[in-house]
Amino acid sequence: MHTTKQAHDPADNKLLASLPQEDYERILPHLSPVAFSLGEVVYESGARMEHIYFPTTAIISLLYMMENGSSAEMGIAGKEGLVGVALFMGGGTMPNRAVVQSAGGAVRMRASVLQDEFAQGGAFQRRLLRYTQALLTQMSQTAVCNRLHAIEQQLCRWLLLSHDRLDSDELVMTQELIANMLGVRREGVTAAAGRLQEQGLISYVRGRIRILDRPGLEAAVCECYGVVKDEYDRLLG
Amino acid sequence: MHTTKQAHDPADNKLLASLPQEDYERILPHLSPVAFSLGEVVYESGARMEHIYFPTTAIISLLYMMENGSSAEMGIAGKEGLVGVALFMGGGTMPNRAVVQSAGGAVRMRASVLQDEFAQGGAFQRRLLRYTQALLTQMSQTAVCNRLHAIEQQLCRWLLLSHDRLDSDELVMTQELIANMLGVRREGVTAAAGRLQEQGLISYVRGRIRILDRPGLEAAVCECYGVVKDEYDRLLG
DNA sequence: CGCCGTCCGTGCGCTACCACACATATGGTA
DNA sequence: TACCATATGTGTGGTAGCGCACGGACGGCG
Repeated sequence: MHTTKQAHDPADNKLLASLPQEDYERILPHLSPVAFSLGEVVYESGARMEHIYFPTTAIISLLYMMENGSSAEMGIAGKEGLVGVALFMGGGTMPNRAVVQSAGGAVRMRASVLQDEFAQGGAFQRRLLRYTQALLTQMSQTAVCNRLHAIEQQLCRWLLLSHDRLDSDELVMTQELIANMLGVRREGVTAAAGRLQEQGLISYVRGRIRILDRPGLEAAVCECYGVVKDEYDRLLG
Repeated sequence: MHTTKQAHDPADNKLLASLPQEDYERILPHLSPVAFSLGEVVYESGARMEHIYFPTTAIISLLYMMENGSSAEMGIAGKEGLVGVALFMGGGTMPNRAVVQSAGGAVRMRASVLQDEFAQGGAFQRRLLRYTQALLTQMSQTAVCNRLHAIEQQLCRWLLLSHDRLDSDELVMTQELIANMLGVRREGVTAAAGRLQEQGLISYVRGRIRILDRPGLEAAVCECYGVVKDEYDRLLG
């Protein structure tokens, strides 16, 4: 991880950008840019965090790692939100790992500064809590989706959630990694992705997936995507 | 739902009981007792809530209802916590339904009073936020468990989570209802419960399940139960 | 006592997904 | 250009859970 000058404007993070001018300007001096590369671990399960991260162009996955080595994604955060809710919720740690799913930038704030700001109880606190509620919905809907829906629908959900957090139509992501996120076999992803490609919804070669027909994907996805999207829009929009 | 005098002491709710004397006494006059019967809906998906509920002996399930009528549980709350995080998290509503899974009592507080108390930022606020983080872990672990574990293990998890929230070894619950909670077929529950009964871990007849060998259940459950339990103990203990 | 609604057990065929094995294709690098 | 690591495609066989159908058993109630 590098702290670099050429990283992005904090206002590229929508949660920060939605703050009233006064709050934004007070917080700004406490934000420092960070560049994340693909696969980097932002925080480890159970580890105390020094910073809260507000992605600008990066996408971060929240993964649970099973004792036997398999894994599953429980949530995803990008420019709409933040990584590190445990810092203001009071627990300090979470029993999962945060991994960079799409390389890019973020800005970060020291834990102690965050906690002081949170304790002020103003607009910033309200944004952080509303975001956490949105995350709660995302995680619970992931639970439902894992129980009731087929891999192909879940892949659509995952592609759309990622696409929402990118400015590009191209995702740099192998089927192997997607399988780890979805908690399924790589072959299962191959099969589902093949069907989506046949239908002309996506195309892919060697770790580069292109979204060709977003409305088509939205027609193929299960209701879970809409529930989560609507709740994010309602709470943060 | 009845508001009744013979319901339980607010201190039977462990979250309230853990408050400093001063806070507890300030809050006490704003709590009124409520009795819940099995199957009662505490709040409906998307509905604005008037009260936050602190169960004393009741157990409440948080369920997502699919468009096609099937359902799955995303979380469970009992005397260790509360129902209605959306009231202080800022969203006001949640896209799920809260249903009484085990009849019993609770105390409730008006939303406006709760919000005033929360804004004070003291011990009560800290307890509410830490509980919400614990709920976050429960929901995310449910997502993982739904993806990766067999019905039998999930049934063990569900039985243990319920048992933790009861003072009795007997659960009043049909296999049909458990199937709705776990998001599986009733026959699947019959098969799994039959195996647990053969092993002498539980016994059941017509909607009454008795926990016979709790250590045995703990040996049969997946790691998800332990992760959630430990996190509740850490955050609320 | 006899009836009936509720709850639980079981069988059958089916599908989705798994585990493992291996073939093929691609793109970077020597 | 040849090579090689990585990414994707495919086949075989096994299993968990599904949908459906029906049988049996318990227990409350007239």
